[in-house]
Amino acid sequence: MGNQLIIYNTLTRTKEIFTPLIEGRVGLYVCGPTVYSNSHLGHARPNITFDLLFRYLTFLGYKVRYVRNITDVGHLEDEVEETGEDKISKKARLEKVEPMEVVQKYMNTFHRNMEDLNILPPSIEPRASGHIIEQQQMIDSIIQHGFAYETNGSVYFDVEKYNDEFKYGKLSGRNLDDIKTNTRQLDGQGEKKNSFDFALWKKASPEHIMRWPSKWSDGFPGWHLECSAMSVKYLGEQFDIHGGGMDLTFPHHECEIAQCTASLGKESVRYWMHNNMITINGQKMARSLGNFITLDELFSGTHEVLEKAYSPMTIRFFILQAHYRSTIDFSNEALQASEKGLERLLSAVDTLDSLTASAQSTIDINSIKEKCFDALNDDLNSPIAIAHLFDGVKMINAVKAGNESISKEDLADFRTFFHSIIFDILGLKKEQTEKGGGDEILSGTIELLLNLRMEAKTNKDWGTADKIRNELHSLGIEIKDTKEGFEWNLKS
RNA sequence: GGUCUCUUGGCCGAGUGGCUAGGCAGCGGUCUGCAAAACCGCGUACGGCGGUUCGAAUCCGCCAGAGACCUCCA
Repeated sequence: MGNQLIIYNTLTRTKEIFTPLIEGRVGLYVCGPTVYSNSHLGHARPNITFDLLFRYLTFLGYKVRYVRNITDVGHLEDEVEETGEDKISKKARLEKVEPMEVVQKYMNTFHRNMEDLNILPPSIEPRASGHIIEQQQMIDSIIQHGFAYETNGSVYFDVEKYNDEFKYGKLSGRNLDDIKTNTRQLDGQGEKKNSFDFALWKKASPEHIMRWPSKWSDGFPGWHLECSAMSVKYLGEQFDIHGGGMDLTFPHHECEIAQCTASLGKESVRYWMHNNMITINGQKMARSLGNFITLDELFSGTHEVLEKAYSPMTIRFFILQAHYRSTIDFSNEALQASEKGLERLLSAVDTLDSLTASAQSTIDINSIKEKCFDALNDDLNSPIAIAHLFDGVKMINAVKAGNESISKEDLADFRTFFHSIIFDILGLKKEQTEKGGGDEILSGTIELLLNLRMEAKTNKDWGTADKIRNELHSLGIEIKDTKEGFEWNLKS
């Protein structure tokens, strides 16, 4: 144990040793956002989780093809009601712009937010609207195999028929009989045989803006279809890992399995991975509860539940401090704890870089390295890995204080290890400080005052020295006295 | 109503039969003219009640509480 990556597979509900389909290569598909509004805190979780996976697999030497889609058509406000409007169309109608303007605007925001969080771009980022042909081909195939039917220009997946041959509900652990008795029966389902059938193609109503021609009607594809069509196109009929939020398990991922199985005769995905959800002060994040925080609001502190702004790296570190399959609760207190912890970790990296070697080591570097990688191998247990990094921080500080020593070889090794795990794998980075910020006059003035304070200190004029310190502090300038002199920062 | 999950010290969060993470806060100390910052040290927790066991936070049962999905959600 320890040197093999183990992944929890939602499909089997067990941890399994990860073995790729093709040696040395990994195909990874993750459900991306529907770009009809600003990216929110909820988007941070899966993207950071699977960014960690992507980075770690890459670190392990795999050649990874990471596909993450953009949903820019087909995601309805209400899948059950046939009057359900496409989310993007609706936004376009309300804002009186083209649907693709909506898509572009929020996709840009999403990309900017992801970059802020130091999330690597995927290898391929396909858009649903660019794969209408592929989706239509998949519908054809599903119809040919007898698992879909057409009504009034729309095509629906025949869940009951599929369930007779394959089992519908295996991923989410439910069976069709339960679904039958528990699904709300709604009026106006005339087109579907059963309420639990889902749309593969929807005929567009006259006022619907986003539409494409097809043999069935002028219309648009169903939401679940895009992921099936695009994952198969870019990763093959079978591929290694499919990820996404737990809330997508049913119905979205269940429907993906049904679609792929119905058209290909076999399941496509070998390992299903699901990240858990985020709560805020113990409550689910929802627009209706007023605790729906966008990433921009989080980074700028402009939301009433936030006491201050939290940097993207604080958010990233906070999310990595919990295991991806646990729920995680956001609160000001918890975020500020992470903020300080991260500072401590990153300053230890600087300390490590400045250490000088001794003839011999009195500390055990290898046990920390092993424990960190064991943790990551155990279903990406980043919180445990981070805990061991803090043990490393203690060692680093002890060496600096002269209580321990480190050999030249160990020091080089430790530096490499710390840099790769913190920066390459966990994807943390040092934030550029606001200091200066192009304002030469301000920084010059501050430096002048602080130099005057140094002179006052030299003359033991404590009154003047303290006055300068206190006045600057009340203006939001943090001053740290050091052996050599001083350091300062603008407090954010 | 159905299916499932969770309940850990002041806060956040790992662990999951004995070796009892980590961060933040708190307390004590080092440093400092004083402070701040930094660093070092300290803290024995697992909802309640039963049961299994030499031994349970960890397994089983019941009770209480919280949440998720079943409808769009990451």
